[in-house]
Amino acid sequence: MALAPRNETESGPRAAITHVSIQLFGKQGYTGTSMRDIANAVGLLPGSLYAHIASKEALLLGIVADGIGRFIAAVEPFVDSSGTPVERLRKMIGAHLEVVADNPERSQVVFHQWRFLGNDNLPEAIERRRHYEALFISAIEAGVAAGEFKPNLNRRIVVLTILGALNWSAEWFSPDGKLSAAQVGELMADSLLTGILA
Amino acid sequence: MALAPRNETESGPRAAITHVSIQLFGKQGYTGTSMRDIANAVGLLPGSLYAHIASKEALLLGIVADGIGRFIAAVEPFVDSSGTPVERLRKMIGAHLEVVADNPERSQVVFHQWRFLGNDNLPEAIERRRHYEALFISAIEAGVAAGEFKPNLNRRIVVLTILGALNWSAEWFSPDGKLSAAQVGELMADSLLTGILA
DNA sequence: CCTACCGATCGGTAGG
DNA sequence: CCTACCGATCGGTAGG
Repeated sequence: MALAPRNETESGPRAAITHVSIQLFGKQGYTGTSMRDIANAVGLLPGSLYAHIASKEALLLGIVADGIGRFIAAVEPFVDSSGTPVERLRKMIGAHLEVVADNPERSQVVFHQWRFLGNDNLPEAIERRRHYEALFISAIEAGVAAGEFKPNLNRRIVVLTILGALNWSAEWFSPDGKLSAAQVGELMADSLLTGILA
Repeated sequence: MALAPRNETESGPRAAITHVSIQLFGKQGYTGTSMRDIANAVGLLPGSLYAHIASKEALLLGIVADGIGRFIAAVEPFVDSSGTPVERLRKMIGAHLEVVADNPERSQVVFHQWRFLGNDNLPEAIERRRHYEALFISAIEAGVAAGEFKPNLNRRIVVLTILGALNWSAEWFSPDGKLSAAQVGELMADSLLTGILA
């Protein structure tokens, strides 16, 4: 029997542990969160956590791997979708921002806590991040080739500029704010694509 | 006698402790760095550190406060300098990136480790960060008022987009790379001001 | 700046 | 999932 697929509404102790760990790792960092913090938040005694998870690092790995997977799953379909390069990049930006906004704390873990993975898991996490960046580089190159983007763009710098702007939103996006993720996505896509000059 | 001004080339045990702490806090995070890590890196026994510093948090406070001060000192002079709003914003972007590139690890501490300051020091750090953002909001408003920037920009989102792109450079900028901080600054300013559309 | 040490907390486990 | 506990490590200190 295959592993059951995980989804957002999964319940049970394992899901509860993951849920509170995302919040705590996101706010306090991995090294700033103790297993006792997690146990208290989920209503267990510290040792009882190990009936559900193998280790603190396995918990981090699950969150990071799943998180990277969400970004890839949301954005990758648009790389080769129909539409012009501009339209496709706009959709990629919007999709990325939706994933960030869906859970800013989880996004913070994906962006900043992967460093604490051990040698067994770090290389794959880095490789998947690199793959993700390559999706955007590919999108930029398609736009340059089509003549829609400036011909002399430094692809790497452009992608890091775009992803930096998008990723920083995990610091400030509020699900209770005036602007929805979609609205913020459009505003940021406008700025990044057309600039701010009149 | 006033406190001696600190500068980059200051020597002595206190400066050595600060220097290695910046590197360790930047790479491993504040909570992921022990006083024993710092002591080993600087060649002292753990307890000996307290002949030079009051506490781990005082060490963090010194790094964060000095770091924010560097950004303000580098950027603030350009807010009301001569030149058009576009020229001024370009200089602010360049100055910010120079500070990041001068010491990416220190910048990471300023961007991400301030959260671990206690209630005595956290409010001022937050206020100084807010003040810094306000410099950029002011610069955007000046450009809109002068008709150089798009009239309907969401100032807050634009500033967060710009600062996000700039701050992310602490993740990837290498002093040994092909591009200097000034070159990266120009490329990013181009992207942010004029966009990527042909 | 070292010697020697403090109480508290860490991630994790055996046995039930 | 609890009881009871392990050795290791934590930030920090008294006394010199």
